[in-house]
Amino acid sequence: MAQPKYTTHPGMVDILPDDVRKWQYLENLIRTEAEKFNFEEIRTPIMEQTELIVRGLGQLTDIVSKEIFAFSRGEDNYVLRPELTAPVVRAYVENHLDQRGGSQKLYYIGPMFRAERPQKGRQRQFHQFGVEVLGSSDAVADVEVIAFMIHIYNKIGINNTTLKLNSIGDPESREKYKEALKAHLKPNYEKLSEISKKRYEKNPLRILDSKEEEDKPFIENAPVITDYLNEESIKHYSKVKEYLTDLEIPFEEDPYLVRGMDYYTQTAFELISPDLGAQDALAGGGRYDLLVQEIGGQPTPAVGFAAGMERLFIACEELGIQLGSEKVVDVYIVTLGDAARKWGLSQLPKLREKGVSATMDYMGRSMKAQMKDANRENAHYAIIVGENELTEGKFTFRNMKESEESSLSFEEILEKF
RNA sequence: GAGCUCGUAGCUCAGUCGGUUAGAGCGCCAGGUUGUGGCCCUGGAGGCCGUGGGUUCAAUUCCCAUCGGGCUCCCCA
Repeated sequence: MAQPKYTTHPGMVDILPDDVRKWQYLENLIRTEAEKFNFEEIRTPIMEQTELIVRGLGQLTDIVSKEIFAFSRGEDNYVLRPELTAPVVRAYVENHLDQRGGSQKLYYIGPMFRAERPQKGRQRQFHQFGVEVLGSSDAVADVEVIAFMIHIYNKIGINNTTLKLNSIGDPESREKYKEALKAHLKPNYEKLSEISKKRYEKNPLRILDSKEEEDKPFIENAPVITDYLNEESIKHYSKVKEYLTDLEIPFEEDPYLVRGMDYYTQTAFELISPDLGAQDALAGGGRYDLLVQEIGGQPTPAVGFAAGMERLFIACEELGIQLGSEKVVDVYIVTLGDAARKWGLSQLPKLREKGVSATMDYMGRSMKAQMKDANRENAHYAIIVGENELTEGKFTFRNMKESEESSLSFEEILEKF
């Protein structure tokens, strides 16, 4: 097929009406369930200052170093948001949300942008929902965040997921661990993959994430961070595990789970699905106790997660889960002739006033074509109006599904709803 | 940044060992039913066979390049 003159950018897709219904279903579900947890929605701009993202996520992260869409205009630097934790924290600080008292429980839904090579479960514009709890260092917050995340998937019927859990401790613990890890790898430095060699100095923790065959033997018997946690961190981590167990939320400890952003501290987690293929992370998150301060606010502990909506839909497809319902319309007015069209046009508002969805033919087509259209639109009822009906004031009211019709005045038809 | 793979109608896909007007199913439009949809029957519209170049008497078919899609590595949602 010939390529159209104008297309979306790679990795950016149109969401067409048939698909939008499932998006709306998911969005409604998220909002409804978030309200049950007493989370409040926050909406921030699509673009942020580049510096916020660079400082917030970390200069050396993959996202910042190669995946951000950034441009400048005059003096200002703009970046399309690649995630929402840093922007939400920015909004928290900028708008003094701490002054509302207590911990802030926020949720969001919206598009994110990363300049990656598109593939299954990975787009350049994609959508996330997530929550951020700011102001609490208590493990209760970690666990509520995780519980909400799992809750959404369970509501939808995606149950075959694995919650991976780890603690990467506070900076002090992590420094100690980094040194131990480097000491462990040093004798075999030359045997490491090229990527891992690069990470060795900059961010040795990421070597643990490596999928290169040659790295595996050294990763397998590497020291684990949980052995280097200080007392504070150990205490927090065990509380998280204790509460998860209380809630009967199963988890799998993965001492090598390292998340992509620099801002994480303590708890780190990912929700993995076997239905996704290469990109198997449905959602991920953790604690980020230093980010608020890093961005210029008062020291404020926080925890949150982000979930990929497209990936959720992929999992649904694999599992045969249908989200949202068929498109329908209550009434289709079939008109014959100009007078009937004029009449139909003026009755539509009366139906809609009653909360009845209603439409009519816009193309001046034959009755047969209009009936066909009504069928295609899944109209529950057709009101058929021609010259006879207009003079008598009685209209043919047809139940499309039952194929039954009666002759009624328009007032009588309105009574039916 | 690298690798693999695929580009024929709106969609899913046949086909041409190089040779007159390129096919099917679904969808769309119309007729059969001059005021009744879904089922059925009939007909119609809709393709520079992704684009450019090469080889050839002749290319949608073979070769090269390019563009686009999909998948994969890295990493993440």
